[in-house]
Amino acid sequence: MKKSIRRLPDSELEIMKVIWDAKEPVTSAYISEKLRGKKDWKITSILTFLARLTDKGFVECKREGKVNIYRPLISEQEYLEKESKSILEKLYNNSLTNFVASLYSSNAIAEDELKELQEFIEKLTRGE
Amino acid sequence: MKKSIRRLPDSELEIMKVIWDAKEPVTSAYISEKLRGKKDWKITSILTFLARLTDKGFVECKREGKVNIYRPLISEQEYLEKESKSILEKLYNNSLTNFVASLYSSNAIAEDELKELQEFIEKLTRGE
DNA sequence: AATATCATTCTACACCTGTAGAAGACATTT
DNA sequence: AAATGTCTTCTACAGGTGTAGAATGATATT
Repeated sequence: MKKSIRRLPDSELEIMKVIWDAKEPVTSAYISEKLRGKKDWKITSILTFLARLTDKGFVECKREGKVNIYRPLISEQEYLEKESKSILEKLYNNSLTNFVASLYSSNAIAEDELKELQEFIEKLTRGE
Repeated sequence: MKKSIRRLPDSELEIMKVIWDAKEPVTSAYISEKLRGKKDWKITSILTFLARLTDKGFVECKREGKVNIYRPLISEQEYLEKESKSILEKLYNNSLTNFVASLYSSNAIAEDELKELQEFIEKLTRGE
C-alpha cells in the first residue's frame, strides 16, 4: 500500500510553487529571490522548509559544486489533482456546483472567469 | 482591523459540519452519534474539539439543564466563502478553470456533475 | 596562515493538532 | 450516606508547523 501524497502546509506549498514554476532545478538563493516581497523569509527558514520537503519526498536535493539544487519529485499537476479532489470532498460534499456557488456568492469570480469556465466545459463535453 | 476567519483543522471542521447540518443547537452526544462509523472519536476528543472551536469563536457553548449545547456563531456559507476564495488563490492562482481542469483530469467529476455546473452557470449568466 | 564570507546543517522553541486518560461535579440508585 | 453513572473540564503528550539563531564547513581575501 503506497502512501498517498501528503497535504503540504502553507509554507512548504509556497516553496513548491516556486520550484514548479521554474523549469529547471533551483537553488535556495533562487527561491529566496523569487519570494522577495511576498514572503521575506530568512534564508535559514527556506532551508528548513526545503529539508522538510526533501524528507517528505516532494523534492530531491543534490549537491552541485558548492551549492545544493532542488528539483521536484512530484509534479504540480499530480499534487493539485489530489488536493482538488480532497478539498471537494472535505468541504463541498463532492459537489462542484457547491464550490462554484460559494465562490460566486463571495464575489470571488469575475464575469470573464465564468465565461472561460463555461467554454472549457463545453469543450470537454463536446470532446466526448 | 477585524481578524479574519481562521482556517479550521480537519477535526474541527468535521465537528462544525455536524453542527451546521443540525438545524438546532446540539449536544456533544448528538455530535458523537452523528459521526458514528465515520469518525469514532472518544467523547473526550469531541469535547476537546468543541472547546477549541469555542475559543476560536466558531461556536457558542451554553449550559442547558445538565448538559452543554453548542450553536454555530459562524455560518457554513460564510466559512465556505472565505475558504473557497483562499483555496482558489493559494492553489490555483485564482483560476477557477484551473481548479476544474485539475478535478477533471483526476476523474473526480462525473458527467452529470459537469452538466449540473453548466446549467448553474447558464442560470447565473442569464440572470444578469 | 588568519580571517572574513557564505551556504548548509543543527538545534531550538512556541504554538497548533490529534487524541484521549484522569479528575471533578452532579444526579441516581443502593 | 455511599456507591455508581454521566458529563464536562483538566491535563498530557507526541508529532506537525512557522521561524530562525548557532554552529559547521568550505572558500575567498588579507
